[in-house]
Amino acid sequence: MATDPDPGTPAAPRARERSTRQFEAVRDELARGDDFRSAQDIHASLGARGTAVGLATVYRALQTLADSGAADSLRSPAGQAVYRVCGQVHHHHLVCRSCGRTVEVQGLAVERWAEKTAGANGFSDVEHTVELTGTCTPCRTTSS
Amino acid sequence: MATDPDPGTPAAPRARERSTRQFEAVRDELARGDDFRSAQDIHASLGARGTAVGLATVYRALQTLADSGAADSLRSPAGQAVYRVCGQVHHHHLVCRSCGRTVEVQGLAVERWAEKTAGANGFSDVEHTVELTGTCTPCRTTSS
DNA sequence: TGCCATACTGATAACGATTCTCATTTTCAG
DNA sequence: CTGAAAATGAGAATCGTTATCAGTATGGCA
Repeated sequence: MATDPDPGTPAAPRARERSTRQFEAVRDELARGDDFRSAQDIHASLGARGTAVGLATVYRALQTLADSGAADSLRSPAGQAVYRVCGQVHHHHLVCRSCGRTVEVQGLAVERWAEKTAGANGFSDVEHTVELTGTCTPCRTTSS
Repeated sequence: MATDPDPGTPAAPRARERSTRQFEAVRDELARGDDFRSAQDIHASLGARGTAVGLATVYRALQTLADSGAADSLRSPAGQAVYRVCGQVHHHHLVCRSCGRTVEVQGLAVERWAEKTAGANGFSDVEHTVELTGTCTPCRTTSS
């Protein structure tokens, strides 16, 4: 092997250095709506719009976006990764388990709790992930 | 094709009618811990324990359990479906991003916030997932 | 402006998780 | 005990996602 020339930045393969039509296309398509969309979906929409972009490239672009914080990603109950453009404001998601409708929520309470709890256990530089899942009003009345 | 003889119950294949060693084994294995576990994991544990159960059967049992409300299920960030017996003491995890050390934490504050936030948005039957990631004291002093 | 190293793309193979198929085994009512 | 039907399990089939790798295009530089 004798791998690892390791110039000093061991694990940072995620930094776009050139701008391309394809990457912009994916970014734009994602920004076109504010809902969570799957890679396959984006790929299809792009194709339908005439701006064909390879599926692999869509996956890469989406990952890069999520990685740089420009997009949020999570797993749909069906098991697909879904992405959405993300505002700068830190927030969490409240997702309907039935229709998938998503609401952005914020909570000073959680933020504080996270800080406090972590600190109390000797942890620093805390990040947190919070997912709320429930049934929204329309779905509740419909299905029962 | 002339398909669909349709005897009258088109979509209700989810009702266990006979009890079997395999189903019990899966149920027990899941109950043995109170964490979320993947089907593959359960299958492996079962095998290691000498109580071999087919992978397909594990998947079926887990689905049936989740379906009947005896288990909770969600998708891990890795994209796997994970299951947990319902009715355990609810807690969250504080994980060190460096050494992987995990601390179980509880927080009335989050629980309340989750309830309140969901309710305010018209959601009911709320579940929540919280993950805290940070750097623990030993790791902080070591690496810097 | 033209050249070149190399980042990016895209078709396709590889992969891992989950579901489906179907022959065989097991359960349970009579 | 017997038979019909449920349940199992090994392996094939799916499906979403990632890895490969040769070809293309971008941006720095002469």
